Amino acid sequence: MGIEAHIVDPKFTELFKHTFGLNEDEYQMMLSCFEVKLLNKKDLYIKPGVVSRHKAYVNKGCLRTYAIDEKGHERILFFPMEDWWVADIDSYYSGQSATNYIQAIEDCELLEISKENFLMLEDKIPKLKQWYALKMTRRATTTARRIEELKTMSPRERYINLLQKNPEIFQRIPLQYIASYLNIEPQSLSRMRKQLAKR
Amino acid sequence: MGIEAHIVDPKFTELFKHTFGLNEDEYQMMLSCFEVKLLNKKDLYIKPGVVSRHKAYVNKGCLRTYAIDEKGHERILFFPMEDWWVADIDSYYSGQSATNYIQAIEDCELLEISKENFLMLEDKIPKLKQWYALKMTRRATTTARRIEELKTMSPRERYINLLQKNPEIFQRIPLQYIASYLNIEPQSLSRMRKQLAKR
DNA sequence: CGCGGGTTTGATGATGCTCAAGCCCGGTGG
DNA sequence: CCACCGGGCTTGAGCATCATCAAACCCGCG
Repeated sequence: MGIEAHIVDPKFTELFKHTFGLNEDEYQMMLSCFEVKLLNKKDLYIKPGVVSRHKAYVNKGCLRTYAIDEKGHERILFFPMEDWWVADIDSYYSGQSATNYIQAIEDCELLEISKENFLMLEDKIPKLKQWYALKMTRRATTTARRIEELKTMSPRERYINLLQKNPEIFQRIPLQYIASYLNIEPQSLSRMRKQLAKR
Repeated sequence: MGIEAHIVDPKFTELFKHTFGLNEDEYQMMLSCFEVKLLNKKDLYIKPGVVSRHKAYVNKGCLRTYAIDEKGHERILFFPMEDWWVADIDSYYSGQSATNYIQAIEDCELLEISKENFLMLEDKIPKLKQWYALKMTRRATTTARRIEELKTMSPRERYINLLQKNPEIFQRIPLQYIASYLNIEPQSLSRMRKQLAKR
């Protein structure tokens, strides 16, 4: 079965056909640069040490990017989901050392592309380059703000803040992962939830 | 009595005669630019709103620079002492809004100079300009580090850290002020002290 | 001597971590 | 079909840290 079989989510084709204004031929050319990569829940897409020559567009599903801290504790950095890019290069953008893992939280469909092909595409489709660059700078600023929040806000404030700004993720992401993301113990998060629910 | 009567501390003359290499005539010229300003304990040198056309070299004594936060609480930013410069301009270098007070903690002897005279002196004595600039950049970096510490370290860690890095100030500065500087309640600081003394 | 500011002490409460146990629920094998 | 298992969430008990409100203490100075 061809690649199209998997691309049920309209985002990707939408993106290229409308946002970037490709005609059918160009679209096919572009598609041929990608390869579908399916991940089962808990599969690792990236593990530290292994150098990957690819990045991938998340077409479906949701993952977690995490690192292991000094004490061997997992620290979740973000939750890539539809319309994110995942790659080794995350370590570059996050300023973290290259010891990051990326693991599927749900069954995922990634559209993988080699660095060479991506460069080539960027070259042919200037809008793609801009769009990607914008995505990355946005991610960098959100990450910076998150680090700032971790320093300045109390656990409870961080939880309430996330609840207001990203309520969606509570629908998909297990609490234990959200706890790690907020740097709160799962038990404490559970208690905050209960306590704040009393209104 | 002339200005010399007050300049008992060798630092100031040392500074100009040796570090900046002035001869006697030049030294006298330089001296004539300054005016001694004596402060009694608790006197305010700077209060917010009042625009000052001067800055002052702290020849003797020690002061506190503080601001009032949203809740009307005093927050001490630093403790200018011998060989510091104090001025309105602190607000500029600290990045704080211009709502800072500077108050004498001990009786102080300041050597005050108008902005015009200082510019003139800087012009005549290039080394002075460099020296002053260096002082200010150092202050900026220490302040930045302090802000970072306030965010990342626990109250206890901040206390221990200060104890190691600036033990001198515990000899001159009342505990309540140190507490404010560390953003700790005086009672808590007192208890930490007691507890850590048990070793 | 007594006053007053600075420091200490006491009691209490909030927050969030840790260790431990319990609960709930979906999947699996018998 | 049901009993069991395991993972994820919740709950319980205890503890450390610090803030807050209050009171006591200490000491130099008028």
